[in-house]
Amino acid sequence: MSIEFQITPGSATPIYQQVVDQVRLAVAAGELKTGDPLPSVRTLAEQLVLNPNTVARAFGELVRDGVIESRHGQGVFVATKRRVFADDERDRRMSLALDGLLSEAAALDFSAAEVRAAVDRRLKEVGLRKR
Amino acid sequence: MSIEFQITPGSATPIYQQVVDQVRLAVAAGELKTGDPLPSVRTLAEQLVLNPNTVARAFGELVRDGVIESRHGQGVFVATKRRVFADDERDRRMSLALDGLLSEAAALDFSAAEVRAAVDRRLKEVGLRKR
Amino acid sequence: MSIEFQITPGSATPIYQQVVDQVRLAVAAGELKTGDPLPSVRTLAEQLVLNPNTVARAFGELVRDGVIESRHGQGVFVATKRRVFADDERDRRMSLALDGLLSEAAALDFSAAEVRAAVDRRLKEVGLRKR
Amino acid sequence: MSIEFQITPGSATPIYQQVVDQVRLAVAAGELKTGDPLPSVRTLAEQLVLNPNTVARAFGELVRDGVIESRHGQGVFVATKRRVFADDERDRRMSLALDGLLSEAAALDFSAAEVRAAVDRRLKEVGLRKR
DNA sequence: GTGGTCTAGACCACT
DNA sequence: GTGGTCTAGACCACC
Repeated sequence: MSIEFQITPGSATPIYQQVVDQVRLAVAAGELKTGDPLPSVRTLAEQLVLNPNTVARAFGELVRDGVIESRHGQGVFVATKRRVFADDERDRRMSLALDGLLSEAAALDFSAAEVRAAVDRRLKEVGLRKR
Repeated sequence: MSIEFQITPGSATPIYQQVVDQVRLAVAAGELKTGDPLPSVRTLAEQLVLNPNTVARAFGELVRDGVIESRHGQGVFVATKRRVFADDERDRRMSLALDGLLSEAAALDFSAAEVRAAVDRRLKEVGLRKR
Repeated sequence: MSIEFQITPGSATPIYQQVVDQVRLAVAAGELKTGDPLPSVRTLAEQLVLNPNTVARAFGELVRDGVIESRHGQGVFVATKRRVFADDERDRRMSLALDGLLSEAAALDFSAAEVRAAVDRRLKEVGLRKR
Repeated sequence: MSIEFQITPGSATPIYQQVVDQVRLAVAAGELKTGDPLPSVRTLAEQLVLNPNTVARAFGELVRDGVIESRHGQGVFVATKRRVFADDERDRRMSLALDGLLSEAAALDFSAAEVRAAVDRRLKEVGLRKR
């Protein structure tokens, strides 16, 4: 299946990061499977009205994180899933991401219950790994 | 009405953050109403024996968040809009932040249960608003 | 101590990668220690006659790999060393890098003995971790 | 002499690259000598159960690099060897490639001994030119 | 056509 | 001043 991108310019989350996030979520949700092609850098840039460099940067980070593979002159494809980071680093990164979310939640005046509810709802939608 | 600041130097929360919090709380509690003037950066700095930069930083953050307005040549005032973000804007921003966390979690191969547990643990540590 | 960069433009190794390599080697060799500042993006760009974006990209990759930390508005500093990757990923990356070297060596018609000698010589110069 | 291909599908290294590498290494190791014939694109594709395009792509790259020659109506042969690069150019390129490996090794927290061992092991696997 | 690199120059936010 | 992001447009290599 393909993937529908939704970009919010001028947000606190940089555009390239929004692209990264949406690809990672689509892969996690099974909307994109190993070997599936992604739109080309230029196509996606045109579609989202972005500079190709911005899309290329997003794809570059995904490649470096082992989420996708790029075959020169051919295109970009979803890679086979692997565990990339050591346990310590994994915890550290999760903590950073978590603090980022909670900081934003506090700024938006979310209560703890609202945060839990939002996380639950979105988790059901994207359907991460079961165990 | 005016506002009484209570600053605790050497605390874990940075001083500028204490100022931000107290202004935000005073506005939320109705102690400061729309259009009320705040002390100028210089006078507040003198009053609290703080570096003017510290106060300026606090005010800057409040301006960025739409809590206060600075009117050129006049001073600083509580902003006209109370709820800074309309509900949809609030949801949109939370949604973006949430996807950032979940995409990181997916990349780190966290299960849904692990994410929930991590969120719960951190929520208990940081407190957040009760409801 | 500071660090002397040497850039070879028009090489097969991209310029930003050369910067990345030299920082990582300098850190490994102890020429750069935890907390040491690196030159600013703009300074280094001017010094090496590169576009600031190219330097920023190199620094960005080093940040993502946990080699350096950037403090907004303050500068870039050598991070505390940590083991970032899981064992599998560590082996995989080493294999890739190794095959890259040997492929280049084969293309340059190096014998096995020449490769070993070159590796030994350079290892002594940079002085990796002892054990 | 002929050559036995060993293809690992689903690996991080693309299949065509595996073919390229193995031909290059076989030539470097002397298993394939100047003038030796290679299997045709069609027969090799059948033998390895690959798409002919994949093999053609690999051969194309090898032709461009001057490792093999395709003689119209006859087949594909190991090219007559030539030293492509002057000695200093050779050293300069090798030095850059070497630094790439060692910087990656440093980032992965490999010790000098581990690097030597890894190089040795891989050198034995691939052979390379004897002297 | 594809991805990858680099330059130039702009704007933002933090110190 | 600092780093970070984005756009625009160029050039290269591979297919």
